[in-house]
Amino acid sequence: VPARRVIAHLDCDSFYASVELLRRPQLRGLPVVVAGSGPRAVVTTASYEARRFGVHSAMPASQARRLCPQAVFIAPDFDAYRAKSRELWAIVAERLPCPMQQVSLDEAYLEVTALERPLAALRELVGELRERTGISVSVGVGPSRLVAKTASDWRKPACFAVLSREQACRQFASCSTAILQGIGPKTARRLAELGIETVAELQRADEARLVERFGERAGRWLKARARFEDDSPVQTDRALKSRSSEVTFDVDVSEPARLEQTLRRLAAEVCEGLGRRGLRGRTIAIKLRYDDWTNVTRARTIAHATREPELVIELALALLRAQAVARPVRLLGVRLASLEADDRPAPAQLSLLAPQ
DNA sequence: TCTGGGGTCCTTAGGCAG
DNA sequence: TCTGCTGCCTAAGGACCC
Repeated sequence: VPARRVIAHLDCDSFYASVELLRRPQLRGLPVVVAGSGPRAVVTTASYEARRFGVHSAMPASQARRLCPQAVFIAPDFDAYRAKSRELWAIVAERLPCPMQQVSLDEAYLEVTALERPLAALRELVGELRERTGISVSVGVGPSRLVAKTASDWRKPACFAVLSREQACRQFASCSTAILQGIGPKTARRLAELGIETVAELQRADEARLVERFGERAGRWLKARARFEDDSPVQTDRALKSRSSEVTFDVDVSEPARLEQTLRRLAAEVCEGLGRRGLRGRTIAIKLRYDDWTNVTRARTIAHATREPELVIELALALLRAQAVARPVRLLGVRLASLEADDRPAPAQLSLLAPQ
């Protein structure tokens, strides 16, 4: 690990909405909201015009409609977003010979430490991406993923922000602790209960007090976060850990037959997805969300990895039937984990032969 | 008028083996 | 033989991310 790293975070500006605008240029300048159409849909992405009305992602679509009735609502088309994403990151890989970790369709970290003039190369790359893909990208650069990530979010859209750790500490001192990646609403609220609202307050916080409240590991980690201390590496090849399918019903469901029918479909979808990737799983899990938003998961691990729909359906149904469904069900899901690649030999004999 | 779907990682707890 | 310690695995729940 080099003593000093240079890491860039590239973040596409309102990516899904931007892809839709490329297909429908006549909508440019209008508020655009990408969201499902059902009664329980949420906003996936809002264009910056729509954000001015207070619309943001993860907001119920019904609420977005009230805030901005004149917005153009578009149903998400993930095939299109995946295609555009592949195109864009292929250009990045082609132009910059450096380790890249794609973290979602629209975001990636680049380890640009070894490049000769990283900032110039990144600026050139952003221009080329805009020209060739029509997508605007925000860039943050810093000594860690955390600084780079925070910087890229700082003056979105179309920003290019370079910060040292110390500059980040000063720049975001008065911000809420929730701007730090990894600190979500729950943790921010628990910190606030300790009188810690801002990044600066967390920087100065008594570590013993944090450890007492959050545990050894998390306590130290929170303080390090506020000081923008982060040595996590840019990981280029991360294996898929699980695959799942879930559905929220438009109206809560109580009939067992309907739940079982849905479970069969979800299990088959998961198996198909694993088949496309040449994977099988040993752990079969189901997930239930009741009308009161309590979640229940039940899982079973079997001896040999599978993606046989018949077997997965049978095991998922057994888990569902063993769980007394007491309330109306809002969401049902199926997940396969403990994934193994197809070509991997069965390890049954190995455990007998290997010492220890 | 409430709150999607796809994931990852962490924590806790219990069983089990050395 | 009993007990403690440790490591590993599985299960369940929860926080967080885009």
